[in-house]
Amino acid sequence: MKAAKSARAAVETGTAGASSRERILQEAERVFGANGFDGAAMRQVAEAAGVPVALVSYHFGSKEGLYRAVFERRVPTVVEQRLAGLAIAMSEADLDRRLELVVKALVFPMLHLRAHDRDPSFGRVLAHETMDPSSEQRGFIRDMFDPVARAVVEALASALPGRTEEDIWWAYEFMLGAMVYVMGDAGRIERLSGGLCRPDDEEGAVRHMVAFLTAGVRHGAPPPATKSRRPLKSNKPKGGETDATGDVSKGRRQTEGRRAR
Amino acid sequence: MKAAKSARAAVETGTAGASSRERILQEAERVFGANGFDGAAMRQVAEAAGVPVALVSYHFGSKEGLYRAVFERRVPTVVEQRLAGLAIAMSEADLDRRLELVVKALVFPMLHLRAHDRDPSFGRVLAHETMDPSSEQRGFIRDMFDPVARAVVEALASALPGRTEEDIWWAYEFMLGAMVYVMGDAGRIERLSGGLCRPDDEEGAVRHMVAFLTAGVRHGAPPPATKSRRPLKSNKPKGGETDATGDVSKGRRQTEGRRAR
DNA sequence: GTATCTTGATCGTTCGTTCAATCAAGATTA
DNA sequence: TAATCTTGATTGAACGAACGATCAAGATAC
Repeated sequence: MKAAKSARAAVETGTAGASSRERILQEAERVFGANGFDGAAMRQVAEAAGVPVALVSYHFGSKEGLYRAVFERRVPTVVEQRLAGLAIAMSEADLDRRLELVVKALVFPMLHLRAHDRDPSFGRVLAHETMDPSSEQRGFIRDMFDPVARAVVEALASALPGRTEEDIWWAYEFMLGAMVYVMGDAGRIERLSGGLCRPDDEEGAVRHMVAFLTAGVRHGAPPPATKSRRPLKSNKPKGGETDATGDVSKGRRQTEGRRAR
Repeated sequence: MKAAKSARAAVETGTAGASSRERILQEAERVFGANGFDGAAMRQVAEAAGVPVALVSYHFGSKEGLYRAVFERRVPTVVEQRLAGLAIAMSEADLDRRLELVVKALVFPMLHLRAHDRDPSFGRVLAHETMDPSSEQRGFIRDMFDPVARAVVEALASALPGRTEEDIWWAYEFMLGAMVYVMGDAGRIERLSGGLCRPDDEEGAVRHMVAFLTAGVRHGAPPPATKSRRPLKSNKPKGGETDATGDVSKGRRQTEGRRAR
């Protein structure tokens, strides 16, 4: 056997047996999912996998290399399933049914992943990375998901003739947001709903999400833009106490290099 | 003047003039927004505010104290505006119009904040914290937003008699996800849509989001649950290459303490 | 004069990474 | 068959850098 003494921790987490590299990957997914990229420590991953830290660097080069490997292990499957679902949807002539199939092709592979995996860690990794501003500079999401995103939007547009491209893109963003939020959930949904909504219940999550998102994009055509629209409620801050909208400088540089790592 | 030499960086970022404490808070919001809690360094905040690191600890006690202060400066305004919007909505007898007002009461204060602030940093802070699994253990989101969340769901239910509580909660989660995603966006939406969708365009974002989410909850009643539902697409992994669903141990402990900080 | 704010320096810790040495097997040679 | 070489995997130890936190001394305000 390759890793003789191997992992005390890995035994507890059920990742024994596998090769060191695979064991590191599995534990990395869990640690990144629980703490995010910056909050995770390579020593944490190594200890969980029952290997010395140096072995992690040996296999994956760097922390970012390990992070990337976690994505490359999961994403292709999701993308393939989405594309397959889109192909099926496009072969549907009835546009109403096609629309629902497109939405399902978008959300199903993700929720299926969350529900059927060892644990929901990768969903959290993905959600974390999606909401991380430095995600754009790493480019994982862009490189891996942008193509299928465009394909989804095209499919949505085909099922909704007459709707503007802007409408479709907005709708896509809302769909993505809802999905990512559920994927990354760490218990808030279940706590708030008193156990009524469980993100790990694949059937229920898919059923509700597909229905909601399909209805949103189908019946959610926004009213035309108005140049001067009366504000619907007063925005004047009531108490000066917590208000801090100095609004000193409007044009502010968007990005700031994160600290050296 | 209090801070005599003061900030070279603060001048660039337009936060001069203000008191040291306020300047630290403003820069903290920006740094946390750009890097997340773990990715941000107190030295980074201090340098940007033009003060020594020790002064940050003096004013806010710890890094988490500073983080909390960033939330406490912004959240109450949003919560108050939401509650005010909900009150207005509940006074509307027409349930269709009430529903739209409730949705608007939920999303408007947030998008308004993003669009009218110095920069969209707080939205990113919020999105990051929302998607951070350790968020639950910090409890900011829970303590600050749970009450108003329940109020929103009650208002939604009042406008949708006959719908199950489960439906409403799911819909609420999808709304929240869509909103958080747009709030935390770091440019992906605009890039993907080719500039068609700009999260900073408050009017457009609110108009599209309210329309989509209102339609989603109104017309998105899911079909009844079926015990045995034929799968709509094959889930068998095609290539074993990237597949790694060992599925060794199902019951896995959900949480793992993050490393000491 | 007292209290609050501000400063520079420094503490102990943990981080990601690096390095030379060791081990386990095959493949190659005699 | 026995000895040698080769290659990739693994290990423990250590490096320099950056981290959050702390403290005593100084400056400022009232």
